[in-house]
Amino acid sequence: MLITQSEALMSRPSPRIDIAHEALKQAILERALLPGTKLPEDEIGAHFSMSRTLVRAVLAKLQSEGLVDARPKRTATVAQPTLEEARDVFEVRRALESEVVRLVVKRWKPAFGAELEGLMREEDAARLRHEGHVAGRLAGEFHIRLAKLSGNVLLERYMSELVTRCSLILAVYGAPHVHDHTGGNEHTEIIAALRAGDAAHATAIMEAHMGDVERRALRGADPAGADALGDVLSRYAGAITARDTATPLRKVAKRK
Amino acid sequence: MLITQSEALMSRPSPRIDIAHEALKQAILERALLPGTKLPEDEIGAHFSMSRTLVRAVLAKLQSEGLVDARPKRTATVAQPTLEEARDVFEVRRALESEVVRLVVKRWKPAFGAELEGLMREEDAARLRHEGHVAGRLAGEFHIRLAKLSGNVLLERYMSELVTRCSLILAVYGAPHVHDHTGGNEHTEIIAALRAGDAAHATAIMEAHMGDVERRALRGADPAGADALGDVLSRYAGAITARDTATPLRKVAKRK
DNA sequence: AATGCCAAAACTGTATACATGATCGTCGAT
DNA sequence: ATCGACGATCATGTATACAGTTTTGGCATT
Repeated sequence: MLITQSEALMSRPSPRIDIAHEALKQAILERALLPGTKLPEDEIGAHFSMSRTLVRAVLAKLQSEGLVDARPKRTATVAQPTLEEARDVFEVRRALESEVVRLVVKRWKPAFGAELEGLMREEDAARLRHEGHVAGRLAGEFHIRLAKLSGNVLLERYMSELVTRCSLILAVYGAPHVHDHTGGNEHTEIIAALRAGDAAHATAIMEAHMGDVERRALRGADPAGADALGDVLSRYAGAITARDTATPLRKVAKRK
Repeated sequence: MLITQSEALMSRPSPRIDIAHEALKQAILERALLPGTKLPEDEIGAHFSMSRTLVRAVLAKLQSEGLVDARPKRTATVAQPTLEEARDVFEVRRALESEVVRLVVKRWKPAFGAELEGLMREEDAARLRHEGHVAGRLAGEFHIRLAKLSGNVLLERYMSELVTRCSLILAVYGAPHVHDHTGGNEHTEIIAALRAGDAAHATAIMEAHMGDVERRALRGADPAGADALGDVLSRYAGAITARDTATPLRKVAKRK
């Protein structure tokens, strides 16, 4: 249930590559590895006992997902999405979420409702246990599952990537305990709207939800009209903090 | 102008990798390499005088773009998109093209019109010269350029990938000379609609255009209600043709 | 104390080697 | 003549070596 079963079939995934990929992904999304942290191929390889060849493949994949920055001849680092990039991601996501809703309404079956509700309840349970990371992951799962119900495999793949990117943005810009909000789960309304079968209304609900998520994610970051300089400086501050923290991965590395 | 300048900045692109990537991409899209053709790492490496290490990176990239199929322990092949996959691609593309139009209308500047018209005229010129491949490429360029005008870098990236995938679909399912149609360029109407500034109308035009493109691309392929078997068989026919044609790449290889 | 410079250390870029698993043709049995 | 098993060949999976570039830390200079 933790592994993305979709990828297991396609792609060129030696299992070992997937393990490292998933582990790093988790670590980054849970902020165990802060943005800017260096990710040297040797060290990662040592941890997962694989050669640089494989590590390289892992990093390439993470880069294509936007989780790591990698410029030629330079050590890869955990990505630090720009505010602008963040807004771009949400913009695309909003568009595709709408499309998902339209398609799901069109092919709606009662079983869908049960499936989504089950997932939602898991999320709520995790939140009650104050397991923020788990709740966050499940919230993402919900949207990916919804995309799968659209019946469009490519759409599911894209949504999956977008959700991941959003999670990183949330980790970078969001308040520390974003996932611990009390009050009703917003996904309830989405399910209700889907059941109602009114496509226009359902997309409206989804757009509203996306608005909430984005607002929550970018809270604290300058609201709208910030100048480029302030943006740059604040990002550098983050980078320095992360960089000072230590030589890359060391915490994990020398756990002896 | 032939190189996608967007990728030059990001990613992890040793120039040599990009060269091979671009070459293979072109070859596949122009049907110089037919779907199903095997792409052994050794042979490709020999052609571009690079080691399998680099070839592997190239193939991985092509795979992520949907241009090659690569299953573990099996020689990679030129992709043969399913009809279902094809429809998925167009579905996602339609959704994102609409979003692009909305955004471009919102940030419209007169210079945009000139830029798009220039590109369009190049396309027409190529078509008059009966250079189908060039015209096709430029038609794709048009949509990518439009996406760039949206100001959303991620959206541009996605659109770029979707256009590529559509080109492959066109190459596989479309009639041999799809790009040689006479009569007005449909892109004219799009530009006009954008100039008018009416978002709703402009998206409607774009949707219509996408409908046309999809219809043109999937013409000949069973129109709607085909059973899976017929689908499979027709695809096998194509595959066998391609496979018989020769040992992989040979045409390109021994062009002496 | 701050600035620049240089050598050592740290990493990446790429090729190559070796092991293992697929593929294809041939040969024997039915 | 067809079908099925077996081995040679081909191609991939992964590790490792070596070359070249960037980064780092210290030392001399201002």
